[in-house]
Formats: sequence, structure tokens, C-alpha cells
Amino acid sequence: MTDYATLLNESDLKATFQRMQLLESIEEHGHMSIEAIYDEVVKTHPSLSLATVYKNIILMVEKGVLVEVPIEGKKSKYELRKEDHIHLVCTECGEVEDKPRMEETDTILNTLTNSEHFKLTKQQINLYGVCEHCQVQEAS
Amino acid sequence: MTDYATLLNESDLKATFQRMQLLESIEEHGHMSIEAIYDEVVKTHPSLSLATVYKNIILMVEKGVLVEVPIEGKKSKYELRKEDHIHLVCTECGEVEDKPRMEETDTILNTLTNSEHFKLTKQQINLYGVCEHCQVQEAS
DNA sequence: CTGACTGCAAACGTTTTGCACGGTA
DNA sequence: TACCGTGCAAAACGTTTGCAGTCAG
Repeated sequence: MTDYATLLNESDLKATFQRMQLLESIEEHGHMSIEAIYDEVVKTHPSLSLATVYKNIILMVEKGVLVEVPIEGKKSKYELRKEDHIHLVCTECGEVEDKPRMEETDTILNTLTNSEHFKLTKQQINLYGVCEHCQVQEAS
Repeated sequence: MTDYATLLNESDLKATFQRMQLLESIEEHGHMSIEAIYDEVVKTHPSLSLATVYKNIILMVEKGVLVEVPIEGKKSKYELRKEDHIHLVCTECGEVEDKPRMEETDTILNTLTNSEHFKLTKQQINLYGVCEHCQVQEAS
């Protein structure tokens, strides 16, 4: 997906230069905080306002273009919406990595919620730990 | 567990009246935001300071007495530390319910992270949807 | 008795808001 | 052209801090 204009229009949002910049930056980096998105985009578009970033991130989450990833003890990060997956969150460097969701977990979780009469709309699996890269760092 | 004094002392924290009140309120309600904890405890202990609640919640999370539960689009809630479990988060009323973790998911997630050379320290599974109670409300 | 903890008030950083201007469809 | 979206500055909000007094161990 690189056609942000179509994506935005299909979500009832006008395809402004700012919104496309935000999406481009998020796709490039994977998972970003609002502050990080602003810092990144303002480099190439200095008149960008932080308020605009806030307004648009919230709006794009509501419209389903973006997904919020809440993280323990930190500010939420945001990513493009894509098929369900698991997040590996490194507690050392803060990086978030995506891993495909296993079918078995889906089945188990669906069974569990069905038996609870809970109308499941969204799964969120975050695994916290130390990524391979940071383990190497620690060793030295 | 009701012996908060022992729990606190074992965690290198003094067993103050305020801390015990916070823990009691959290245990009674299950999952609470900082604001909610303050609102609840200040009723019976009017001199309580919000700053004290902040300081202590953060401290007790660091010491492992409490666990932070980050939730999409909302402020984090806090719960007593207990054996691993799944959270069912109702997007209507905001209530969080605990469900026991299935062994199969544990196995799957461990296998996944091992193969990634990711040193797993903590799992977090949140399922968002509508609880049974709110589904009944909607129908009417 | 002493260091840890509390409450207060002020400081701080983050997020939201209202409004005049500018740009998309 | 009509609205939606942007940038700015101010306001509102949540969280943190420093300090003097108090309390648990």
C-alpha cells in the first residue's frame, strides 16, 4: 500500500499533503509515538503544527486507517492498519516488532470469548522482553 | 491476600495507611485508573493528596505489587499482581474482566519468541469487545 | 530516632480548543 | 465555490517536583 490518497478518500478524509506525510513516516518507521511522528515530518515540512498531528492521528484511528498500540509505562505508538499480528515490545530500546498471528491462538481466544458471551471486536497481544539486538549489547 | 502490610514490607515499602487504602480499593474494584483510585479513597480519607496516589502507584508498579494495564484510547488501569491472565475490555462501559490464561497460548507464544531469540519477560493479552451486560443494554 | 512518606502548591509537559486563513474536491 | 483542514496561540488537563512537616520501623 502506497496509495495513501485513495486510502484516505475511501475513509472519508481529504488527501492533504500533511496526512500523506504522516502516513508515509509511519509506514517507514513501523510504530511511532505522536511526538516522534511530528519530529520526523517537521524536518521536511517545517510549518507543520503539532496540533495538526494530534488531530489527524486521532481522526485516522477513528476511521480505522491507523491503529493505536498502547504500551506499558510509555506513550502509545501508532501503526498502519494491517492484518492481525502480535507485537514484540523491547523493554530496553523501545522498539516494536510485528509477528504474524498464529491460527491456534485465534481459535483459542474465540472459543474463550464465545463461552463468555463476549462480542469480540479486536485482539491485542503484546509480548514484552529484550530483543536479540539488545541482548547482544548487554553481553558486552 | 488481605495482608497488605506484609506484602508492602516484603517489597521494601513502608506499610502506611495511605498505601493500604489504595491496595484495598484496587482489590475491591479489580481494575482502576489513578483518578478513580483517588476519588474512591479520598471519600474516606479526605486529606489524601493526588500526588501521593501518583507517587505510590508508580512505586508499587516498580516494586511489582501492582501491574499496569494499558488500554487503547484511555488512561491505564492498575490491578494487583496475580497469576497471568487475559483481559476482556468492554468498549462500551470500560469494565475490565479477568479470564484465566490457557496453557496452549502460553506454549505457542513461548515457541514463537524462542525462535525469535526474544527474551520474553511478560505477556499481555487484551481482548476488546462488548460485554454481556452491555449487549443486553443495546438490545433495548 | 531517622529515613521514608505525606500533603501542599507550584511547575511542567502534553493534549485540546477556537478561530482566521488556505487548500481539496 | 463550499467545506474541510491547517497553523497558531491560548487554555485546559494530567503529571511531576520540591519542600516542610509527620510517621513507621
